[in-house]
Amino acid sequence: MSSSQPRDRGIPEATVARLPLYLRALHGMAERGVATVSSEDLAAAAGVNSAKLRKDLSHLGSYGTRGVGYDVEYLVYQISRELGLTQDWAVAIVGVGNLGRALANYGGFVSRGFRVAALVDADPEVVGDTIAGLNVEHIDELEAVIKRRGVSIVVLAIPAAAAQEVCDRVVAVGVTSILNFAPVVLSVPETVDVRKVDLSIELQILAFHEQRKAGGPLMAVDSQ
Amino acid sequence: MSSSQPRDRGIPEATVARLPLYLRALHGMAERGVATVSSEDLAAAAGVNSAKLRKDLSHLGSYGTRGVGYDVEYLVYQISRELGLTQDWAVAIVGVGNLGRALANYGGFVSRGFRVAALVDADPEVVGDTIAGLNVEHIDELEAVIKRRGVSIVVLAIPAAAAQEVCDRVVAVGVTSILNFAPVVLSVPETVDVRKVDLSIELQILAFHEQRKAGGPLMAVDSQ
DNA sequence: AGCCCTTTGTGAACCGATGCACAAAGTCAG
DNA sequence: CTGACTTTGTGCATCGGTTCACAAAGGGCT
Repeated sequence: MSSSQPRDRGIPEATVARLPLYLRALHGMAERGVATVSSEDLAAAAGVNSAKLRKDLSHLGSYGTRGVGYDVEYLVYQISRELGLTQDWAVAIVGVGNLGRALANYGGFVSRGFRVAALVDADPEVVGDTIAGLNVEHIDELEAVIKRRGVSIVVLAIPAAAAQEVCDRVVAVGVTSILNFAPVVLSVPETVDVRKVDLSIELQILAFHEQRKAGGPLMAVDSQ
Repeated sequence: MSSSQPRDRGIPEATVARLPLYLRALHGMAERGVATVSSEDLAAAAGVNSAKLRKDLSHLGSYGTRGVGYDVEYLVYQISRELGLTQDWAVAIVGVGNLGRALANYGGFVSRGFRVAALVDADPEVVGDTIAGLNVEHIDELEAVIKRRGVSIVVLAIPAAAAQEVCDRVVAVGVTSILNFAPVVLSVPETVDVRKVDLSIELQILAFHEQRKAGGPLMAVDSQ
């Protein structure tokens, strides 16, 4: 391996979004004791086509062996490192309604280098409760908690009306990565990354396609 | 406008994915009594740029007025119709853990033409409970419930290990739209639409970018 | 009615992502 | 050591989506 790989710079966004998928498939294989996997098989397990998978992996470097495939363990490590999962990320969840609880208990985080380091809520009724082994703290303590625990990623699982205000507060104390479940467009400085998950949007997209299948208003004959 | 609009056929997937966003912004405006909105303002409210918004809307038809903008009510109706939200969709949620409960209680569904028509779970402990006004039914009743309630969209909020089996069963009784929260790639006939939401994937993508900002392993100097 | 101003709708250039198809690189058997 | 076989990594064509920039369309003022 030469000293100047084109490795790091400019991994396409579309590729980044798929790496976690590959990682998941690889973890499954590692557990089942698979040592080596071809692009064909891994692609199938991840639900993509093999050319795409190979191109994606080629952006990280040349980690396969022609004629053989990829070493599962090694690839897990490389992808993890690329995604930054070899370090430990402290996550704070703001809002411990049903969604916040679901997230706090979600095993998929811990196993990927994410550590739920704090739970925060505004409701005095739940402040002080223990959820998933963590004490729920009051929203007034938000800034202090983030600093004290070294939180770098904040998850917003709160009502839309409160989201922008909380967002502003966490940005003000230096958080630059936010996962937003509230159905609002957050306005943030461009140095801050916001990813959003809107549960109802996914359903609406399904409804659109379902309507087509069922024969929409004009019952378009679908050639496909 | 002639009798053959290019309206229905071939709305780009990327556009479909944004329509719910516009719809949300428009609902907010309607509530605040705004009668008319320009592409510039609506785009800002939805968090996209105005050229994209205009092109998206142009795929549905010519619903704006030059020099004025779009009538909010009318546009709400047109987008709703296009997405199929003018009809009532019966949704079944399988799995009433924290996530399932969060979904069952989520107000964003009801207000968009979705009706949670059934809750199903395998745990005898929760079967029979009432959640969000609905009786939780046993997974053995899955097929019967789907038929009886006319369910056309199924949400899977169950552990990964159970997902494929439940998926096969709902597909077998004719469901063709599935929203999957389990971290597995479901295999389905190509007539079935599956959308997936993986909470940990979003965090991993954030971690990737966060790592860059913080200065990754090689502290690449980002020109941007 | 005529003119000016605003804003839409869209042609065209651009950009990134996808998929094909194959040469390069490696393994393994004999 | 050689040759057949497998599978990666990638150049290239293609496609879908984004953005620019402007002509066309309408409103409203005088």
